[in-house]
Amino acid sequence: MKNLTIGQLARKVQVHVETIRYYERRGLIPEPPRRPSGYRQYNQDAVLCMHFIQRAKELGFSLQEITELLSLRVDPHTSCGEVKKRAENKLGIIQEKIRSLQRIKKALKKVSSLCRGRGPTSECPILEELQTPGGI
Amino acid sequence: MKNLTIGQLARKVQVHVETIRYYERRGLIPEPPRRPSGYRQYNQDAVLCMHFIQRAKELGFSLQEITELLSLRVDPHTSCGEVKKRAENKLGIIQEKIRSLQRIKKALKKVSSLCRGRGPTSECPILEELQTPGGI
DNA sequence: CTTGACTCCGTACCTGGATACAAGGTTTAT
DNA sequence: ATAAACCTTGTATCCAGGTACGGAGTCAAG
Repeated sequence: MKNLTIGQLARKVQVHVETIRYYERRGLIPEPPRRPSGYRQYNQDAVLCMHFIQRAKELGFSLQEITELLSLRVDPHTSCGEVKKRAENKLGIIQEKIRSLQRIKKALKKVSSLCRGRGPTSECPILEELQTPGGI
Repeated sequence: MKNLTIGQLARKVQVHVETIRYYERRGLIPEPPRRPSGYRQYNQDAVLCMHFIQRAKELGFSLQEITELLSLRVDPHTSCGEVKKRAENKLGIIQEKIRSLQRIKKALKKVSSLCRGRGPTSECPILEELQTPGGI
């Protein structure tokens, strides 16, 4: 496998060049070796690392959390159990988000059903409902 | 009903004073009359307006969208149908968000189930799974 | 009549996750 | 050899939705 410039890595994993440099600044990916000119040289590990970040982002982890997951991966003193714990913790958060959105959905359906969709806004039951205090 | 200072209104609707001034700057709430000293004087309409904003925020509307809903409310030329349309549109967006989170949940459950939670991180199947390209 | 709480305004700052740009150096293809 | 494409750094900007701060004026209670 040959080395990659930052632009080649960017195309390979479908992100902007600036994003890779941003991840480096944030400490998500290690500083790669440089060519004499100063150009960054990436290897296949960097590709895996970028995939890791992208997958974890898709799963709802923030860059901060991903940084922590990556440091777990590197540290030989932590165990698999810690990783699993974080995955399950995130699962709980996702489930809570789903429940919250479902409450919103229900409330939106309710306000929407109040209205026949005709008449002036001055008599719109949706708008009236929104004015009343007390939430979802 | 008596007039309220900005601080009294803030306490009544449970937001920070600065938030009210911010909403005024953003045009969500009208500029209230002032006392000779320059202090803002709010009435019950302002309370309703703040409730409206809070409810709509709970339902997933952005401040920009809330601004538009509020202007519909004031404009006598628009009809109820427009309001209903926006509510239904937002409902669709909420449903899409729920579906997306459910996909994430499924993927998280899958990676989590791969792992017994014991052993070193160097062999953690969650971390390995995250490294592989291809998404949710 | 003073003290403390409140309000005014303007501006700067915050989080997260990038994205844009400028001015210059390098590599590669023709 | 020269132009296009690429890379370097640093800094600024964006989005949303606020939050913080400073210096000055105001209000109500004791």
